[in-house]
Amino acid sequence: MNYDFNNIEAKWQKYWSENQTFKASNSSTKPKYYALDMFPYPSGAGLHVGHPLGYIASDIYARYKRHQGFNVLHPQGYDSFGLPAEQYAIQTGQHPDLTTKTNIARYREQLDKIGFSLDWSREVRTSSPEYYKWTQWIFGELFNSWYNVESDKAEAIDTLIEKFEVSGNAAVEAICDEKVTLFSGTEWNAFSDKEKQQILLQYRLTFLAETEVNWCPFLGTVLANDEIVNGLSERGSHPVVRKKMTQWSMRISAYADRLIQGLNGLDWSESIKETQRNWIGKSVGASVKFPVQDSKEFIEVFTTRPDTIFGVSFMTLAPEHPLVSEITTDLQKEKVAAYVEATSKRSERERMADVKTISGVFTGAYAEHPLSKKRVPIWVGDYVLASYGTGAVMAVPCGDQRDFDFANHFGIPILNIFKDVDISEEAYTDKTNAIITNSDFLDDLSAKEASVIAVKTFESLGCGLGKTNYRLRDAVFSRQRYWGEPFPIYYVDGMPQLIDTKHLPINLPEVEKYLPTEEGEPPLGRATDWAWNTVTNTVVNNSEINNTTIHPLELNTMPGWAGSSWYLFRYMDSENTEEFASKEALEYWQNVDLYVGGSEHGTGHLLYSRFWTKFLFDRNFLSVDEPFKKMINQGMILGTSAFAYKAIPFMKTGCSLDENTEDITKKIPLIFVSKTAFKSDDEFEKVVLDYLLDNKIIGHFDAEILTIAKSPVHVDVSFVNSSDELDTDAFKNWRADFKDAQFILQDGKYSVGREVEKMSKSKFNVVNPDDICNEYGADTLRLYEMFLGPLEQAKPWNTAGISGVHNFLKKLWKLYVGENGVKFNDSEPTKDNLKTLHKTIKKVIEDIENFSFNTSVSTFMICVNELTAQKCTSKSVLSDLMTIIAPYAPHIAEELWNILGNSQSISTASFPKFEASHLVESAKEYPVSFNGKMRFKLELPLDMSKDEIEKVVMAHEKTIKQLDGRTPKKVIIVPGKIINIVG
RNA sequence: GCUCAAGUGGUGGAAUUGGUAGACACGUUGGAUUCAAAAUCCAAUGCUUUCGGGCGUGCGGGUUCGAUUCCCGCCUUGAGUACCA
Repeated sequence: MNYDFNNIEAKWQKYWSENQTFKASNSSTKPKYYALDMFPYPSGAGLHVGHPLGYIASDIYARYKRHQGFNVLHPQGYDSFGLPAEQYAIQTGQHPDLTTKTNIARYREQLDKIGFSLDWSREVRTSSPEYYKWTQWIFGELFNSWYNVESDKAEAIDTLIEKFEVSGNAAVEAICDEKVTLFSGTEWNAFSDKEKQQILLQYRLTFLAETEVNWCPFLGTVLANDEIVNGLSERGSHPVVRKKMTQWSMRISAYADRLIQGLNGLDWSESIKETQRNWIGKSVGASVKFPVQDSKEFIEVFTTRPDTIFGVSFMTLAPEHPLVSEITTDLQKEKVAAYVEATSKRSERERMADVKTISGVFTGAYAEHPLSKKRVPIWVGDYVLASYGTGAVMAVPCGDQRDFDFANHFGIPILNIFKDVDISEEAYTDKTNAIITNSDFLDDLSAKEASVIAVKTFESLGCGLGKTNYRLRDAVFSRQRYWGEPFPIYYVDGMPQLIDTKHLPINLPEVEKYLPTEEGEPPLGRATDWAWNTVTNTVVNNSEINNTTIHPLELNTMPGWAGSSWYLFRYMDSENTEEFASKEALEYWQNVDLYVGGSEHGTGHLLYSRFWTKFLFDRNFLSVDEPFKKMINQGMILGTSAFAYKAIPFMKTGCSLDENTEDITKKIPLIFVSKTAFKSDDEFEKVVLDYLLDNKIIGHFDAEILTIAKSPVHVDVSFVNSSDELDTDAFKNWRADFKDAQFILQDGKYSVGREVEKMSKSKFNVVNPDDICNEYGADTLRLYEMFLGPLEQAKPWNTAGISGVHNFLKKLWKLYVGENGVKFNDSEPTKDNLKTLHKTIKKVIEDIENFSFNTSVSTFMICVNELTAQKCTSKSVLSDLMTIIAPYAPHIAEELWNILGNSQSISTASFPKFEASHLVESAKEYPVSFNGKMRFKLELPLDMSKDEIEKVVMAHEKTIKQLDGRTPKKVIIVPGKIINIVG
């Protein structure tokens, strides 16, 4: 009986599905464990071998936890709203829902082949109305909430209204819009309904505001900061410009500090925590007000160095700062206007790329230093960003390199406030060692002490206060797209109105085209039935809009991250129609114990998901305030591209043709040269010319005037075997223009060149997991992906090594089953059998706990090699071995478990206990080192004392030979470890 | 520029607490089996050598009886971030 993996795998996949082996129960006496993968966007390209890497890892862990007696929740679903399906719809007219469903079916088929222990009964799709009903509901809850700084949490908007009614907003401490006008309780009660709504909108956690957004003209939509990479859109790399638009925003900034603090309790990689800390960008300092001379205006600045207040030599405003036009003197007006005009023409990207050029202009105006009362010139400069802090800085050239460069460039006098520091060459930015001088009451203090006293002084004088600033901006939540969640919002007199939960979901309407309208409205502007009837509470035809009972609905849709911010909770109770998940389910499953996915979501999904979780926690919908307790970020699997080297002939310069000479390049066929046939470009040319001459394609005169260039061409990796040899016939049939290609071989073979690149269709280096499953089986794929190297490390896919893992499974099979039936019996295990087994158990448990799955596979190989050599026939040893291999190679494990005589699935068999007693040794083979270098080994009893060991070692003939008459200075003996002789 | 991670044979990688560097595989070479091939099995395989040894974990120092591991300085690669006041 051979290892027939195709039949075995199909059999057990069918068994698991029919018996719902991995269906998790929401009530159990077992402890719970929630293992989750980042759900995929179902793209049209299907899965390549890189996608399952993380899924295999989480599956091994989930299966291991089942063996350890846990009730495991291990679900999967689809992040099925998104741009590619919509772009495809624009091109083809096919409804994105249709494309999405086709892609999902393909994903499911591929996933099923790998044998994951997933509970598919809980599948979620963010694009299904049953799911997005609750995404709309969360939006509604955010709309109906405000952030109370006093209680440091989100509260229902009603509590805010109560406060307004009683005493207005003066005493309310909230995270809200910057410019809220003060009103009393009496005033509030006298406001019209519209006025009240306008004010509330400034406090809601999701709010409409005219903000400067990142507009991508090609995609026709706005993008969030995390969707932009190097000034271009993350998807498709299209240019992005700044534009003012009225958009929904999420007040994530209210949670900035809690999002940083929360990181401390998470078992995440330090690098991803650091990425989030940097993205949130907390800086502690002070805000200081500088009065502008001869004006009622103040310039407010933010500084992290209040200690340097007496070093302020000038001030700089961002060109976009609203005060620029007001304070500029008549004399400077023209210059300043020209400068502002010039900078506005440069894109954000240009300004970012060009950091070295120093530019700016004097406004002619002066501010008054709040402490020294000295006159401080006010400049405009584009090194100050309008979008950070207050858009203005107090420039301290002696302590800040940019201020220093600016001052020197324009010859502005520099005040030095650092004791015994030379600032003729560069600014002194060392905050820890600085001693302040020339600073009145701050003289002789350290920077740290001076900061505290400066802030206290500002506060007592009323010219400033201690302040913490964050880089994190509120997140734009509107997208001008079709394929996303509609907002549960309609507009009455321009004011947004929330549709009540009981009328949700608001289904995505049908449109005849997926493009924006001619008037520039989002695609939903094309829907004919997109109005809200407040009497029937239904969506009705636009023609019925009367602005009394029937109103227009919101035309934007939600961004991709809306649905993915809370999906982990939906899995807990995915079919609930009354709540996003029941209280009992949420209470039982809590949050995700293990989250596996790519680190590229560090500043997007993972931050938003934490934000929504904290919000739902504040409003008592959840009892946890973090979604993912432990996270593992798997590395990317890269493709190994293959190249054929095309010869491109052209005439040498000076040998141009006239009517009399023929174009000999036309005579030359399409030629590819084997990678092994040349080492340099010169040799490449020579090889090709020799070939052309040998085959009499050209004559010697032609060869004189020809030059041959080398051009690498991507070859589909499926035409190349593991020895880098190209199947030339398959290559010729691949593309019509290669039909008549000729090949220059080396040793009768055509070898391709290799290069590691990102796996992608366009590079023809995609390896499909289905193909690996068909050829070697899912268990081989699973083991091989783990065997490739550390999980978190990026690594190239190279099929060359897969035979080693496949051979291991064959050897494993042969350990249990021979040509004449089973090989095991009820014989007592030998000491060696038990030693091998328990050594393996110990190592594998350690490996799984450390997510070091690559070393587990090696351990299995060693174990099987040893048991084979020992001719192990013990059924108990072989049964235990099967259980520890089962998480990694579940199909073969089920089959052999069955052959071992078990009628139940192996999936809940208990994991063998490690017994240290089997590993106790009586002797140790000591390495004997001389000056730290191992020279020979010596077996000695472990209970031998240091003195005895020394006696035996020193008397040993090899020791005497090594010492060659010298007397050792020292002999170091660590019992059970090493012997080192020095001298 | 700043932050983080990493650098080990021909290749992927191992060495979890400072204690035998290169586990386990791939590849290569030789052999067995076979009419032959596939498959399978066995052996060798860091470099170098005058066959005594010598050298070896990016480079240069240091601590130590002993360093891939700890410390200092530098180089290279990858990732994130960037006029953040």
